[in-house]
Amino acid sequence: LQPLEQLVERCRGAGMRMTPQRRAIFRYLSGNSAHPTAEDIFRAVRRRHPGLSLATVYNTLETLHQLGEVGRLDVGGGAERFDPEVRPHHHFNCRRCGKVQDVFAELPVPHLGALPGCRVDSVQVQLIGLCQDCSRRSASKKPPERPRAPA
Amino acid sequence: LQPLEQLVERCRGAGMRMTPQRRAIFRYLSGNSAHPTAEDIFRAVRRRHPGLSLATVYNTLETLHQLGEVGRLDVGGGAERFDPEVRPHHHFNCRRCGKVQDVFAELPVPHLGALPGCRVDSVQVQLIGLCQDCSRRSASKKPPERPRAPA
DNA sequence: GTACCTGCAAAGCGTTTGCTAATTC
DNA sequence: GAATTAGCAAACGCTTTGCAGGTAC
Repeated sequence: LQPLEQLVERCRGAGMRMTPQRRAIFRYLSGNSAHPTAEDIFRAVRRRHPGLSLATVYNTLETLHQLGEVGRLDVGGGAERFDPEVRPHHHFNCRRCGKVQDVFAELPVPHLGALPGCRVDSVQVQLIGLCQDCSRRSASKKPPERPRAPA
Repeated sequence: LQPLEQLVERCRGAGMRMTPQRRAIFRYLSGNSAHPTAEDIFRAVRRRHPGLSLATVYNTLETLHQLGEVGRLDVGGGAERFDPEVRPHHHFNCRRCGKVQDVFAELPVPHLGALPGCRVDSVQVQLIGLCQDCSRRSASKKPPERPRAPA
């Protein structure tokens, strides 16, 4: 996701109108590395825009995705997550608290000899484990901050 | 997934009962590398067991998963997929026809210096591109065999 | 003024659950 | 005979859609 100013320009250039709701969603996403779900965004933005509807959130996210300004991310647990970071990267998913972190480590593209005739466009890597907080907390057995859905 | 005989033994050993429905689901999964959804399994097995219900399919799959006999796989597109292949491997997902293939190529585990304090348990890699059939068919522009859900 | 957009509600899809009757052991 | 399991249906969570009125341009 670009900085707000440039993003607004880009959207206008793409023919879309700048409503307060969209601007608020843009602002919420900007620099947000928590990989929020549509529901997360909805709840947060609604605090300042009480009339906001979830459908608008989905619409806006879909548009931003088509513009290539946000990534969509499915780490299981039901809801899709949205990621303003569009540079190529991977994700670390904590299986205890459900938190998702960006991972910018370089990953060599796999040996493709195993896939004769296929054309590989992209590689998505998901690391699963315990995040810093949770692996530290393991000893004291405190409950998770945001438990991941059971499946 | 183990061969049928051993699997039945294993399940009995784990205290579960061997109903015809379960046996049929086992047989359908055995050696099935198409990564079927619960619905796929349901439709196929119901042909021989007309009374079968979708809930039973989910129950059986959940049990098999807990026994470590099938993997669960979420490549987007809505439905979860089930994979009788439990050896460590990765997946290639065709973005045109939605087909999912197993990839046994060795993939180097990413450099974990970028995640200080985290404990990484497993790595899931998903390759996205065009499968053999679809990249061959690209020229002739035939419709996809099983279009992937739009998101 | 016009096209796009919002909000609402309802539908859609995949999945889970509660209950009763049937079955496996 | 006892406890697990199947089937059914209804509920659930996330997402999409149809249509009204409202709003940015």
